[in-house]
Amino acid sequence: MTAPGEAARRRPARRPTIKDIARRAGVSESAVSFALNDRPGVSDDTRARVRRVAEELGWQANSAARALSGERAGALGLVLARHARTLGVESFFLQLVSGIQEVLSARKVALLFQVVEDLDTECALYRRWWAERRVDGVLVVDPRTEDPRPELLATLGLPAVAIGGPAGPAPSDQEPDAARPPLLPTVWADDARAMARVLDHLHGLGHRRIVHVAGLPGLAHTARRIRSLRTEAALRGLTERQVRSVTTDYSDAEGAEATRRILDDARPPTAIIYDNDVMAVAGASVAAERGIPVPAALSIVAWDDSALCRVTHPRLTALVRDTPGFGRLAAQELLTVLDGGPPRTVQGELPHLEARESTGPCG
Amino acid sequence: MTAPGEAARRRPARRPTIKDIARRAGVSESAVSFALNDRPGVSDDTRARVRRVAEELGWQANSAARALSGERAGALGLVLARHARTLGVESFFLQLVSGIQEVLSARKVALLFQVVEDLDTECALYRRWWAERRVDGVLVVDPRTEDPRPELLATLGLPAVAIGGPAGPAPSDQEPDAARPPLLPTVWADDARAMARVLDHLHGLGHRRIVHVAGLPGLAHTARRIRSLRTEAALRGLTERQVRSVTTDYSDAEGAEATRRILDDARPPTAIIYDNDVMAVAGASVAAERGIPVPAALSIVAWDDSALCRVTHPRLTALVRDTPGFGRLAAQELLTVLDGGPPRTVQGELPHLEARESTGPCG
DNA sequence: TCCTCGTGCTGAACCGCATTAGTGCGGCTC
DNA sequence: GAGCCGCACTAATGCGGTTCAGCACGAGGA
Repeated sequence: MTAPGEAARRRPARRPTIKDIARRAGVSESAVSFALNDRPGVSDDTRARVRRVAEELGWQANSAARALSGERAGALGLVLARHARTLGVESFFLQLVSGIQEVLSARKVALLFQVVEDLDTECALYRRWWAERRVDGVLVVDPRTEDPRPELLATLGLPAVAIGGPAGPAPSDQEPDAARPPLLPTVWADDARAMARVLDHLHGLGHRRIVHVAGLPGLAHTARRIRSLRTEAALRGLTERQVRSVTTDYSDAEGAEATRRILDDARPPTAIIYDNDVMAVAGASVAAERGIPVPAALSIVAWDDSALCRVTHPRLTALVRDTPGFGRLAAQELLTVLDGGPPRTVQGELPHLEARESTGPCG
Repeated sequence: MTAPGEAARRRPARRPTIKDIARRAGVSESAVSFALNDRPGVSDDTRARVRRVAEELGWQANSAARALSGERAGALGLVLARHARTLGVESFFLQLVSGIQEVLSARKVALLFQVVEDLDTECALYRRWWAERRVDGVLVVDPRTEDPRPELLATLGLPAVAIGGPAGPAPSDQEPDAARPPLLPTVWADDARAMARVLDHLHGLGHRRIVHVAGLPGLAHTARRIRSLRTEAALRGLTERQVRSVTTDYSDAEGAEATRRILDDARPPTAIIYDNDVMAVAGASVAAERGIPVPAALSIVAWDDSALCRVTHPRLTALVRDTPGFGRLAAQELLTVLDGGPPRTVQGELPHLEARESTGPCG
């Protein structure tokens, strides 16, 4: 004698298989397979009947069986290599993931998401996933200037799409697919034009001394933004003494530290551009600490918007990107590649600058 | 004639199978299986030889094949049901996930992580994962007072562990496993004692009028914290007019809005406790807007620490939990259940209060 | 009328592993 | 020396799909 709850735990409902469907529909298992996969070989009548029975039984393909014969795991992978310290303060990744999944879940593709400590572990994970046939492809984030991943993925034959910029050596020119095609199909943002918008804004407000607090030096987009800043500054007649970049690890600690050093300068800048929201908030906090009024004496721009930028006082001017849209685009591209489509390099929507209270005329 | 890169894409390295190992080691496939799975049936000599060959070939079990015969998918699932609005500003989840994965990756178990819009979609996803045999079990977050999930998972026979508190109706007493055992094994935090610590701190500083800006009313831990606040307040001789809770959706917007209403009161409180970091920062920002000095005129406590609390000015006093540790604990429990262990309800480490500049003597 | 062809379906092989039922063999017992 | 047992291993089967070869049958063309 067992309680109903316990019984449920002991003898879970059996999952229906195509065999069950075949029996109930009075056809062979192959016919069922054809019917459910939209392949020719069955009449419309039979197809409809099989579909109905499958519906009734609540059948869903066993992903393992399908993976075993069909060579498709029905899953994609995403690895995030981050130190524990810089984890979780940025809104970027969850947003990205949510965009990715919008596309994937419509196609019943699962996402394996894993956070690891470093790049080596990330590579090891790709190898394991490949050997275990866990995933059909992966989305690669945080492309670097020196990046072992495109090479690795190519030799493994694991389809991949890079997010955020082409991995591999920085191209001499601004178009990533110009001279040397990127090793991985890529979904990227036009950082050059985005930077132009930021500079237009600041330059228009009269700012001439600007510092860019960038992120990790190894990342491809960091290099691209630094390069863009230099180019755009030159176009506006600003020298390298007036406009410069410093790099950090994206953490609030280094963002604050960099800000302190910058403000200690003999001739401190009148505007600072931060490469993420967390550092921008940290920087604003340092300014507040020192009694430097924002934006009267210092303007602040955050690259990437989030609730963070809106809860500080004053609210931060930010470069707004459609991050979920970015994720959708990337997922779409990877699925296209898996379906045999051409590996392409596509550009996400151009970010726009949301001017708030942290930027103002150069006092 | 194809370029080497293209060749690699066309003919990816073949993944070794136990058949390859068997051939090279000169034994049958079954012997290989025995050897690699630590089962009796092969001599130590053969076992070692097989292991060596497997190592050489870089063999890893095909997860699909193993799932198909072994009845184990080798993966767990975690679904996060959140509106896009409240997504990504909290550091809690990425930290939790990173803790979970520490345990899982050591056992070569993958994590399927999915963000969905609402509870119904979450339930549908469990059904699908179950039918597709994608996962061996799931971790359930955000337990609610009225929660359909324990029931659903029980009927599906999908093993699960709840994180953050027992799902299901609130127990009359503070111990969740007292009168009526929770439907799901649970890893939870002792919110009652944590709340006691917060009140100790505030009461000790002389605060008598305190408002608690809680999270979503449907969540089990929200109810628990509200109840705890009442209990602890009563123990200190505070009335319900002096100490009260209001609920929100955890977003910065509602956090700010609630703060405005609270401060508009005829007799506003001298201290506010926020149920997450984002709302605490938003609240601090509202205070700044109104020129209310923190902590001189208003003390602020954040339930859950993050970089956020450290980058504001003043830095926020926060209740610090070991969130990754919580994730590790939950993953461990679920694995134990999967291995046939008893479903238990365990408690995470007690959080401690990190006093910073946002709390001070009641002016 | 015979042959061909296309349609609609079935049977069987296969994917890579786990598992169970043998099998051969050496040693031990009586 | 016959019988038995345990060890180390092999052969066969199945998991739940997909896929391919083949088959029956009716229509259409020569």
